[in-house]
Amino acid sequence: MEVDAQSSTKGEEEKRKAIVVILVGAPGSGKSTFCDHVMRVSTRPWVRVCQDTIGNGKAGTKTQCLASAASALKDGKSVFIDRCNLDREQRADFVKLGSPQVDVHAVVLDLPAKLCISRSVKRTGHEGNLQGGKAAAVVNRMLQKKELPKLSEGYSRITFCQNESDVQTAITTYSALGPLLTLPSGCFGQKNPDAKIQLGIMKFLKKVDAPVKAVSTGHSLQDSVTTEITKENDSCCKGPEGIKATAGKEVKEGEDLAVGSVDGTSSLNNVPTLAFPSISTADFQFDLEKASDIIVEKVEEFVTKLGNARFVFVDLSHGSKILSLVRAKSGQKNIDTDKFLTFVGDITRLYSGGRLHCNVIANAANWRLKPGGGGVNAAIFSAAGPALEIATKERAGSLTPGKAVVVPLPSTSPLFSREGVTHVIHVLGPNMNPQRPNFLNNDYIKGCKVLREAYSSLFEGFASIVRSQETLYQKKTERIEKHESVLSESPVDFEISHTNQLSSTDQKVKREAVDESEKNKRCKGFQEELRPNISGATDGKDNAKNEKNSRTMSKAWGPWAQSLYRIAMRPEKHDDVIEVSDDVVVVNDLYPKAKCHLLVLARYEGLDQLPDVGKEHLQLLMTMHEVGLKWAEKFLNEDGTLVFRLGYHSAPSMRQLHLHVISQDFNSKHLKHKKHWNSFNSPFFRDSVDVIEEISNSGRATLKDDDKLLSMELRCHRCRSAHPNLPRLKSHIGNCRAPFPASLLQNGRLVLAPNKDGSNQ
DNA sequence: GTTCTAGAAC
DNA sequence: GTTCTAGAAC
Repeated sequence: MEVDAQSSTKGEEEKRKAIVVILVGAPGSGKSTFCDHVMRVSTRPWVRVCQDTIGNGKAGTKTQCLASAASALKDGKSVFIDRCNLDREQRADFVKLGSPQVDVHAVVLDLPAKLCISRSVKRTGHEGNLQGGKAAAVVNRMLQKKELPKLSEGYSRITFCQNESDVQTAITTYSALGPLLTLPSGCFGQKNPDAKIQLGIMKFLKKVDAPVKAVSTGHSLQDSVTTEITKENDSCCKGPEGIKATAGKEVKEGEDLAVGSVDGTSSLNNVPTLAFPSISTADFQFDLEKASDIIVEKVEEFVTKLGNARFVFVDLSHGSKILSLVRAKSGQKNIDTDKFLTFVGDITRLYSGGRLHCNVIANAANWRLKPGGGGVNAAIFSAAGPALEIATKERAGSLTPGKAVVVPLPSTSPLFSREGVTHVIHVLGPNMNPQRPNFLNNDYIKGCKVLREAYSSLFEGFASIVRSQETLYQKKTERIEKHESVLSESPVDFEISHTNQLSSTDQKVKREAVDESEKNKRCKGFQEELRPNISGATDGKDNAKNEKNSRTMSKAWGPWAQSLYRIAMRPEKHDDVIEVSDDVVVVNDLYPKAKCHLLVLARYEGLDQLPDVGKEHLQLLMTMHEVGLKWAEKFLNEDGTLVFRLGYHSAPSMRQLHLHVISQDFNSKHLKHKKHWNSFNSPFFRDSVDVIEEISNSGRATLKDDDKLLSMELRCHRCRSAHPNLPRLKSHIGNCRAPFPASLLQNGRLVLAPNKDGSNQ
């Protein structure tokens, strides 16, 4: 149908244009089958260049494929390049086969990972299960570095196939392509309206793949960034191994320092932290003794000013003199080791390379605030990508010595997504280097003054970030503390109607509940209301209640869905309750999906699920979060290897708003179904921190309650690898130690032990 | 939410 | 034959 006969006015050669079709797809995606089908019926002369078979039994090479393709084109034949071609670089040489006489197409077999895996497993099945497992690993690894082709790479046509029916269409299209015909140029099939399900999956995969991609490419980046810096700082670290070793050692040191740095109430890995390099001592040749005095002096000053914040002095080189000077002098001054630590490593890889989360990093900038110049400045601009340059330009055009500028880092920056850095503070120190313009000619009186100013500006900038976050936090906690009075003093809060329309009776019910500011009374009221039917298990009363509430509720709850509601209303009747307060009840999940899995239930009548939550419940949400966090931290004290996540199901099965507090091992016999997994590991699961933010901003939580989310393919929550079924996934997650995706590591979505040694990452 | 089970997938 | 999924009933 897309085949057009070329107009007869064109020249003979042009009519006989050959095509190179670069197939793009993982093992098992059906590339060879595609070629076979087309070649079986096509009237066009085709040659299939297959890297698997070109080596006559041995593994073929890319060069062999290129030579074979070129020779076929010479003979006027069209060519299928049958190899994975998943990344741009792999494809580039084949694209170069194009010429005015040769069109280059791509056919992308972008089928679900699960399908590719099961096919490749099948293919090697006769060689035993191990082979199959290996195939799965290979497919997963390849898919993780998948880059979909773009027309800009040099194709005249790209066909995307996202399911079997797309593949069939493409086969038909190419099969019908006779020697004198051409196909229209452009991209086809990327947005196939007939493949909604698949699109849904693709959308999700793209979203969750992003951080994985950042991490994996990060590994290759590491070399270049490291060597770049090594040149400048005559470091002993020569490669990723060096970094790993030194970072590991320092993390160990940091571990000691970090013990007890978390005071019960704060979220564990969430202490605002500034990582900063030594200012002016590298290229600007500031005296190291004097510089270290100033660093320690300024840190001491600001450590006391800033309560809940840490400073990390970072140097790339283990043998760095400035580092040992600072370490020694801060030790002499007895600076709180919880608040100030030194770290050997790459300041652009503190989290990914050293498991140290620093939300703010300082840059030893140049006055133009431009990339380049080597050292920390070059490394940070390079690691942060163009986003930092743009964001910097918006804030300031240049910097004078002694000054600093705070730049919020856009979330598009790899430093943000990979390392969790939210702000970069550029700071310019005094220049003592006679080789550089405007140097201070050994005037250390002025030099020291400017360097002090520089650190003051830097730390002040950091303090402003911390303060802005702290006031937000304090405001929240104050409101929690004043919960009762807030409720009784400002019933207006309760009248803000949210998305669901409340009937006047329901509003009245709510207001009455509020007016009785003594919450015991509030609960008692419910108890009385419930008393007659409690013994009767499932009965008409519950259903009557359902009906009554159905005016405000989007969902009718079956009798089996009432147990949490009952516990919330009458906790004293239930043995499995582990904490009760006026606002919440905490219970162990009856069917835990992980080693630790508990539920924080809201004790509000009519608050059945996330869609019922509005701005008037903000304090309640924060209380639930705090209680959940407290329990997570309690478990973490007992077992530091656990990692917790707190959140809500977009569309829960059980009535009564409940917050899941669940450890990320997912080691449980009760985790049986795909939907169990996906309900905790897809966007269906709404992180408590995000819900609070959304309710606070817009008064409603974003819901992702599409059923497709619960049936989409199974992916490891850490390495994002795909698995064909739940048992396989479970055996994988039992061993997977990959770091969590960056998106989970941000904003305190994951709750970790304070002194992680990386072994449980 | 779970359990049960038919039948698909392996 | 066994494993796994998914839909209905509860």
